[in-house]
Parts: sequence; C-alpha cells; structure tokens
Amino acid sequence: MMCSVDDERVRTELVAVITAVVDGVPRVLTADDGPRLPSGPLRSDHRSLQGGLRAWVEQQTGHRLGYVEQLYTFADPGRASAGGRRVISVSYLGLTRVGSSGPAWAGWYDFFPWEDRRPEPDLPDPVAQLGERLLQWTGRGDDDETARRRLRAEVTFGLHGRPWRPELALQRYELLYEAGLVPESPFGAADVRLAPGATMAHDHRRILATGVARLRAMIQYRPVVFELMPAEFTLGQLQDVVEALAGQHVHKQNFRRLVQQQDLVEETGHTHAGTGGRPAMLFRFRREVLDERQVGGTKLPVQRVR
Amino acid sequence: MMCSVDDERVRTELVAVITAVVDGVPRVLTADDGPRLPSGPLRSDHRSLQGGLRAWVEQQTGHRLGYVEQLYTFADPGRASAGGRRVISVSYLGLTRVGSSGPAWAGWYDFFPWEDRRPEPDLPDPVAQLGERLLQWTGRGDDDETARRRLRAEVTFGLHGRPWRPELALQRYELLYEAGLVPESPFGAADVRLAPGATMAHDHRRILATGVARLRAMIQYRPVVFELMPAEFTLGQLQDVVEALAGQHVHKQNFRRLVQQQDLVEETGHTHAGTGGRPAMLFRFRREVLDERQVGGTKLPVQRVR
DNA sequence: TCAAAAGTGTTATCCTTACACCCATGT
DNA sequence: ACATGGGTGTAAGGATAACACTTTTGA
Repeated sequence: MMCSVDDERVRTELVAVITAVVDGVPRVLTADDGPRLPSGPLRSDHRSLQGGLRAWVEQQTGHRLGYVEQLYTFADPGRASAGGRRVISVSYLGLTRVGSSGPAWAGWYDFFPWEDRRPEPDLPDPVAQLGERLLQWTGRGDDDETARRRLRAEVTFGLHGRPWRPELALQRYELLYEAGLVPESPFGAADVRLAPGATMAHDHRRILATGVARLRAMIQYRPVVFELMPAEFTLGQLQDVVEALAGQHVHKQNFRRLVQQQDLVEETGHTHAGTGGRPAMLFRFRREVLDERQVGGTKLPVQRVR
Repeated sequence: MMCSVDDERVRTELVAVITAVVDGVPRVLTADDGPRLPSGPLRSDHRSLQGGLRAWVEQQTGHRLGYVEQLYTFADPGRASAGGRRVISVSYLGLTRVGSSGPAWAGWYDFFPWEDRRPEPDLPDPVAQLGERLLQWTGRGDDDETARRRLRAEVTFGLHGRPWRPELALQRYELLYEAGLVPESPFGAADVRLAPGATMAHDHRRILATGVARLRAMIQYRPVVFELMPAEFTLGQLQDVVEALAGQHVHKQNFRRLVQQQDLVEETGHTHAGTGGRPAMLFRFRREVLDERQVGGTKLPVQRVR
C-alpha cells in the first residue's frame, strides 16, 4: 500500500488561553519551555474540539473550566512544522479560578507591559515611549499610506488626546508587529529599541493578545467576570478583578450601581471584615441571568482615561 | 513504506457563508446539490486560511469580497467522513455585492422562515406556531430542567411579551434542533410537525445560522452594512438592506439621524429619482471611519417588536 | 389631485457620568 | 482621632424612542 501525502492532511492542535486572576493580577496558564501556551493534539477520543480541550485542561490543572469559548483558528504558512506539513491551531479561551499562583501561572502584563494603564506613580509611561517610536515608524509624510498608519497608531494607542480603549489589545500588538517593535516580527531593524515585555514560543504571544482583547471586549456586555470569582465575593473584590482585566480603573459608584440594578448579584447575608475598613456585604452571582439574558445586556462602566 | 494513519491527521475544509442582498432579500451563495454551502479543501498554495477562501470565492463568483471574517471551526464526530477520518471545517463569513440573483443565490429565509419578522398581513405567524410546539416540548413541569428549558424558549423566541431579538438566530436554530423540530436532529419524534423551511446538506444550515446571527449582531455596532451596498445609495436603500438582514423594521427617522450624525456617510451631490416619490439624495460610505473608529461605535436602531 | 417616498422638527424618557457626602471598622 | 474601604443620593448631559408634520416627485 502506497502512502499519498495529499495536501488536505494537516496536523491539528488545540491551544488554550486559560485565564485566572490571582492576587489582583490576571494570569495565564503556561508551560515552562519558551514559555508557551499549553497545547496538544486533537485526539480521536475527543468527542468535540471543546470537549477535548475541556477534558484535557481539567486533567492537567484539576480545575473545572467555568467558561470556554473558541477564540480563533490559525493556519499561516509561517506555522508549518519542520517537515513542511501544515499546522492548524484551534485556540480556545477558558476562565477558571485557582487558589495559589505557582510558576505555571504567568501574569498577562509580563508579556504586554503597556496594556496595564493603572497609574503607578513616578514610573515612566510605556505607552508614551512606544507611541513616540510608532509615530517615527509611520513617517512624517502626507501621502495616503502614511496618514492611514499614523491614524491607526493614534487610535489604537490613544495618542493625541484620543481615549485609551482596553479592548484594542490585539490591534496594538499587531501594529507593534508591523512596525518591527517586537522580536517576533520579521520587519525589525537593528537599531530600534524594541517594546518591553517577555516573549513566547511560536506565535503564542499573538494568541494571548487575541484572548486578552476578546475577554476585555466581552466583560463590557456579558457577565463572564463571575467565572473568575469565588462563590461569594464583595463588590470591591469584583471591581478589583474587572480593573485587573481591563488594565484600567473603573468608576466605583457607577460600577456598584450598574451591577446591582442589573440584578447580576444577590446578597448572601454574610459580611467580610478585616480589610481595615468597614466590613463589606458578600454577594453571589445570580446564575439565572445567563438564561434570562442570553448573551447581551451587561455593561460595566470603564472610566475615561485622558 | 508503511502507512501510519495517526490521529493527528485530519481533512481540513474551508466553508464559506457568502452573503449579498439582492432585490431586498438577503441571499447566500450555494451549490446546487443538497443544497450546500460552497466549500473546498485547504490547499498548500493558499498563503493563509482567509487568503485561500478569498482567492477561491473571487475565482468562482468574479466578485471581490468586501469583508471576510472567520466564523467558527467545527469538528464534531458526526462530521467524520465515510472513511472515519475526521473533518475539520473552518467557516468564514463574507460580504459582497452582485448584480443579479441567479439560481446560485438562495434566500436566507427559505431556510429560516421564522427569522423574517416583517409582517406579511394575513399570513399565519410561524413563530407563534413554533412557540406552541416548543413549549409543548419543554414540558409543563416545575423541576429545574423544565423551567430552564421553558425560559430559554421564551427568551430566544420572544414569547410571553419578551422582545424578539434578531441576533439570537443561532440559539433559535439550536433550540429547534434539541427539540427535534428540524429534520437534521436525531431527537425527532415521528408524530410532531417539523418547523418549516428548506434544509441543507451536512450541518450547513447550522453554519448558515451562525453566519446570520453573527451578521445581525455585527450591524448593531460595526459599519459592515456598507459592504453590501453599491458605491452610491440612498438612505432608504440602506435602511431596506438593514431591515432585510435584521428581518425586522427599523425606525425611519431615528435610523437616518443615527447614520448621519455618526458621520458614516457623505452626500455625493447626485439624486436618485423614479421611485414614485420625491427623489432621494445619494450618499457614499466614508471609508475613513474604519480607521477612525477601529471596530466600535456604529449603532443602528432596531424597532422594538411587541 | 393624490399616493408614495423623502426629509425635518420636537419632546419625553432613560442611561451614563460625575460629584458630594455619610457609615462602620481597625489602629 | 483618623485612615481606610464600604455604601448612598442626586444632579447634569447625552443618547434613544416615539410622535407629528412638510416637501417633492410620478401617475
């Protein structure tokens, strides 16, 4: 029997962006070498793509994934494996809770320092520096292409008085890639200072950026934050998690009012003390809203920056 | 040389949901046998998934795809091909314009009659009938599972005074599937009357439903409708296209105001006469907004139904 | 002259955003 | 006493949804 390696046969792997918030830091599950995102081949005993990923992550981490959704499928030629055979990566976003961090949980912002806009006083603003280098790359000319590039840089990075929009994380990464400001990029020049931040193996940093952007967009209109919370929590803790994900502060009073008047939570009757202030009421997520609302209608107010 | 058919090798195909609006009807490009959605294998000369699909559709239809985005990747075991080899389908949503309809362009609502809610006077409402059969399926009980099912049916189909939400098209199809009310479903009983509408080969009707739902959701916050319009158009024509996609009427005055005050369009100076009324001003899409806005901020007002 | 489609103006209501202030606990 | 985080009330501005009405053409 002859072997015919036809074009249609490719290697398929599942890549997981598993996120949890530990110690006020959004973290992603990684494998040490690279580092890289956990990934594995699709196996025939997996009943579905999502099922395969679910079983596989639960086995590895011992934690149930509260929420899993497909992120994106990648198959660019740069991803071909050594033998020249094509690799298709089906990526998933998963949300979970973990007790302690451990080395396997890397912080989002180790890879994207510029994505955390919560002001740390006195530190130099990475966005200002990146913005300068980006505008240099776009060029000062007035032709169409140059103008479009400059506009893109201004919008995605919130330059020249435009608002910073957390959910544009992927566009920002892609712009840095095009400008040759990340080491993964083939367009880099020898003399430019690269953007700060750790890299990952293959194109995993891009996949992570996809997950970050998707999650940030999603928390604005879907009640998914709660998958990252313990069974009981205070509104302050909830706000901390949202701020960690958005990389940005939210307006306290409006946040509380919005969460409550949308009936997303209900009081448990318990309180949480010992934070050096007035004890807070504990709440629990009203899971029913997932059925009642079906996708939409859960806005969280982000504070305007600039 | 021996053949080792390892689990990791699968057949990968690209499936296209190509949509255009012709004669006020949203249509999808189909192949006659089945009918089914156009699909073809991923080839090694395709530089990327999207590139492969793009080249491939343009070659077939002679039309440039204005907008292409990945829809979803399917790989359930039911999709295994005859030899038991797994099939992975990467689906894409594409928007284009065509001059005339022709047999290859099937209407959306041939497959989903219940999704068009624009009142045709005197005709029986398919949703009312489906709703009745669905509620029968959910059961009258009071246990948790029954109650959840009933709530899902009410929300997705807008029963009992809840609003009809166009973008829930996929959830509606999936509910009908679970209830055994579509022929594709394995849960069907012999004695129930099925939902109206033509079927497609394989799971292509589900993929189409995914595309319909995605596009309906998207027109509410992204200026993609314009990919379906000619270079110059009247606001009335634009509204007609939106209504065709949403399967629902929109509020005329608010629609016009919203489109104009968001600076989505600019006057061309020409007018369009011969519709049996006052001639309308012609507009053109301001492509710049794609760069200026980057994704967000383009709401189109849908009229509340019920 | 009338129907049909285009286009303008105005109002009530809700949601978003922001500000100012009071409350209960630990040190 | 006072710092810290928890919690409430209320007002200004903008977006939304709905209303009624005028204008310009073709038949």
